[in-house]
Amino acid sequence: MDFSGEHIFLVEDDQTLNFIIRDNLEQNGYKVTAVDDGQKAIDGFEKDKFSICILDVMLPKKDGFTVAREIRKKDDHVPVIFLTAKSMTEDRINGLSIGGDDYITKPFSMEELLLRIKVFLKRSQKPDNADGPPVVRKIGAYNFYFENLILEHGDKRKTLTYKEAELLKYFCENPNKILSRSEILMNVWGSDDYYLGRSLDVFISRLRRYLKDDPDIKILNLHGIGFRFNTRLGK
Amino acid sequence: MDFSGEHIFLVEDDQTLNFIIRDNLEQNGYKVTAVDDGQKAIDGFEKDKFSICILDVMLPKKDGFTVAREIRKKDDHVPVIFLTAKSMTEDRINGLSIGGDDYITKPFSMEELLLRIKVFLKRSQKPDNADGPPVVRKIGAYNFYFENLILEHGDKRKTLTYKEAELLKYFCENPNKILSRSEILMNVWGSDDYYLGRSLDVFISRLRRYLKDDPDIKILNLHGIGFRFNTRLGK
DNA sequence: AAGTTTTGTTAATGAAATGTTAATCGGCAG
DNA sequence: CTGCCGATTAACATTTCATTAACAAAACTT
Repeated sequence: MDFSGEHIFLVEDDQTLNFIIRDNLEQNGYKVTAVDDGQKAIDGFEKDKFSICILDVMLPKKDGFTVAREIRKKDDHVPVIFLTAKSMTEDRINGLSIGGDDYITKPFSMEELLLRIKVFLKRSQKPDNADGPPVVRKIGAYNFYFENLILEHGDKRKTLTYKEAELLKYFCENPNKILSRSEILMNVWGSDDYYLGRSLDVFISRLRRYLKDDPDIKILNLHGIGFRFNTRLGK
Repeated sequence: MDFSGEHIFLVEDDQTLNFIIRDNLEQNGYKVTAVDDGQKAIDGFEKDKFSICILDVMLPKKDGFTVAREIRKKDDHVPVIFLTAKSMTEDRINGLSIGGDDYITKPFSMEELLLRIKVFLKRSQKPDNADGPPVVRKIGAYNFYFENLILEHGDKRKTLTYKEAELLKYFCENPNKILSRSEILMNVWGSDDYYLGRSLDVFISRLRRYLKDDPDIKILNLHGIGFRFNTRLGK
């Protein structure tokens, strides 16, 4: 797979689940270090460098939050995804999503977790692809430099936010094809709920505004289904 | 993807019925988790991920509505089919159909329930057949791209709604063959009553309009029986 | 032929989805 | 701490679409 260098730290006490997740991650080309309790987690985190951590919240010895705090002491940046039980109260869950961390409720499908991981890793990639020549995507009369977050039309340039650019890139990769809302949300946001859906609408509205100078480019809505990015992409 | 991976959550307190439904669903390749009271339902829903829930309305401990509300708290998306007694007042039943849920009145045939489930699951599948080449159905002079909801004639393109496309697909799958009204309704709508029948007529009328440019295509009515989709389908 | 049921068609309805702009909230740089 | 930025959430407007209604036409019944 594409992220083949990435190293994932997994902390899950349920042996079966631990194995399944680990196996799946490895199938997908990640390097995985897996432990099964909070103390081993804290010790283990010292020994290596990880791109992302997946922590069960319920753990023997030290719970996931404690582990996370320890991890934060050593590394401010590494993203943490908590595995939470569905029964967790909402306010505790809310506490998680602040601080750049995220959570996923059990049970979840492996596909969900993989997408979530992908979205996180993408975010921590270098925003500019440093070395190579800048990649330009031609969208009708526009030039889109994803790495530089620039959308160019004639001599007018607009700097996009990271998420705007992510969404536009996703559309560029799937032109003239119906994308369901949930597909877009899972691939760009990493998860899917009602409010993220409304957020998507806000972004769509903004992209349409940015792209309105070329009448051939259309982000078409298919009611109750999703969107289709109608365009001719230059080579 | 076929339905073999789909996991159904069944909540029914009548032991016999519980068994019958469960058995039938399993015969049809679904994975089933079945419980027999409201409390077990709420607990059980936590532990797994389901594609669809079937809830008896009359349950010991907590009734079906309460269970449904709990389920909604954990998962916005999963479709719920209620099993209701015939004696229920209409307004309570009406309450069900809002919110994307559906109901089926007891007694019902297993066939009915299976169709209903199929229709629901179909809806939640990805609307695009992943990355393969788009499937084109040739209907006389038309090209019909179900996955993209496009009906094409020469250079004229019409974007269909999801249900229009569903119905047209069903006709394409059964060309030159008598289809009873109830057969169509059960397969496309998932249920069959007087008003849905009128709805079908509205859709038929619309499809005829869309297809009127090729005189060889006819949606023929057989009075009191159903319809026949007369056409030559291209390869 | 008159009456009845079924079907065809168009319009009205109402719920849900989407579009849009503004308010909010947290993170972060200064 | 303060002010800015960007994403989310809220609030409200608008659109879409399946259903229902309403009425016309056709097909059967008697």
